[in-house]
Amino acid sequence: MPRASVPNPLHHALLGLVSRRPLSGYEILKRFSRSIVFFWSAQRSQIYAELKRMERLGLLTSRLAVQGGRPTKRAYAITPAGRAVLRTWLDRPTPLPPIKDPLLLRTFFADLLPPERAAEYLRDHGEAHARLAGEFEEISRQLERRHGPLAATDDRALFFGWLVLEHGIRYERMYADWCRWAAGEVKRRGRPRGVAPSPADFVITS
Amino acid sequence: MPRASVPNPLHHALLGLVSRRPLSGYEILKRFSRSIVFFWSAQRSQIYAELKRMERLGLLTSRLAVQGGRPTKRAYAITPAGRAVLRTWLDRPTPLPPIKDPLLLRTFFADLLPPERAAEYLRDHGEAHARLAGEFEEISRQLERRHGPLAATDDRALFFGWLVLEHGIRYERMYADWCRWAAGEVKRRGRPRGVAPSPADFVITS
DNA sequence: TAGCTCATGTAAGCGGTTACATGATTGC
DNA sequence: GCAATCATGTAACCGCTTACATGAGCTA
Repeated sequence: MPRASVPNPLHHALLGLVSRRPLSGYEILKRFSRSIVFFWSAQRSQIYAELKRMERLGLLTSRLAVQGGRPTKRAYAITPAGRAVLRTWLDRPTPLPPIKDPLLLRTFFADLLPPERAAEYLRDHGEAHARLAGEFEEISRQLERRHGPLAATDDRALFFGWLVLEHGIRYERMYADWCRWAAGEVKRRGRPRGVAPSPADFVITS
Repeated sequence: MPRASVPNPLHHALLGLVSRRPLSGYEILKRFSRSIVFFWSAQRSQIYAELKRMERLGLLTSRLAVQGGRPTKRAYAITPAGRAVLRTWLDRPTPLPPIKDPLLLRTFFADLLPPERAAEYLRDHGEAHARLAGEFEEISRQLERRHGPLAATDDRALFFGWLVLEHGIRYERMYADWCRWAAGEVKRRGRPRGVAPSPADFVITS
């Protein structure tokens, strides 16, 4: 059995999914794009490639499952080594996520743009986040209709999924609120007036 | 002059900084790590490497600035081509950021962990975010003390920096609140009881 | 017969991290 | 003398995206 080496973060997501029950790449893909993708983005091609790699590393095993009337699929199952990697990762502290937010970067340099333009894209962006918040809220309502109050559900996976979904709702609401607020501030302030600015020494922190 | 080709996202951050006034790699680094790094993470080595590349691409020019008593530094200035790239980017719509949050991924699979352990790391993580929120609030207070009410400042770069800083405060507060809330829900729910769960078909969305 | 869902991959290349590597000056 | 600050890079590697590539079966 090959040594597990250093697993990459996507490994954890895939191990977690497959640990629940054996899945084909396509089934993983569907589940992934309905839940995990909202907090851990990845492309289809990467998922297929990593599944292969994880099998080489001994984290997964696969067998071809011939189906009547449908294309043959490759079903992956977690190995003891894979389960060990998953457990170890779950038990170790998590680093704060490095943030890469193009809208904030753009806003930081929005002094190079007419204020109306900045206010406009902030408003637009806020609407996109508000829509997302609405979608997440709708999903949450659907789940409650189907499973009852999620805070007390017996399904532990569903319970933790609900916690993460709630994060999504709060995040999107916060972002939408900020966009509206920022657009308002930009509009209120209006066009530059008075003395010339001194951008030379500007930094956020002292 | 070489064609500008497709600029990578870090280019925009560096162009934005250098557009204010010519800066050496080291000066860029300091400014970057005091402001931009909070919403666009990057390593020192990448910054030096990209500056070189951007000069090859014709976005920046540099000259060696000999200083008395200090190491010679290389001062970068933006070129007209660089300014054009920056303007174009500022004027185009921004995509929603792909999210990669290891804590949410971990929480999604926290059903594989004892509930006490999950509650514990959620609490810890919440404290880290609360600390960050506090630091950002302190920076905001310092800026207001030095420059007066930021909503009305004449310095446009400072104004937009303040908007982005406010996003950081709201984000960290939201995250800290969610962690506390989630830790509470996990504790309240306690150890698994009753019927076995059915994780096989679990997905967040229908 | 056209479009959808099911089903699985490869290749090139880039954006980014980690580790390695060096050296001058200032202040305690 | 030692640590901190100032100052600048290179090399290896990997995680990930984008684009390319294929094909079966089901339904309107």
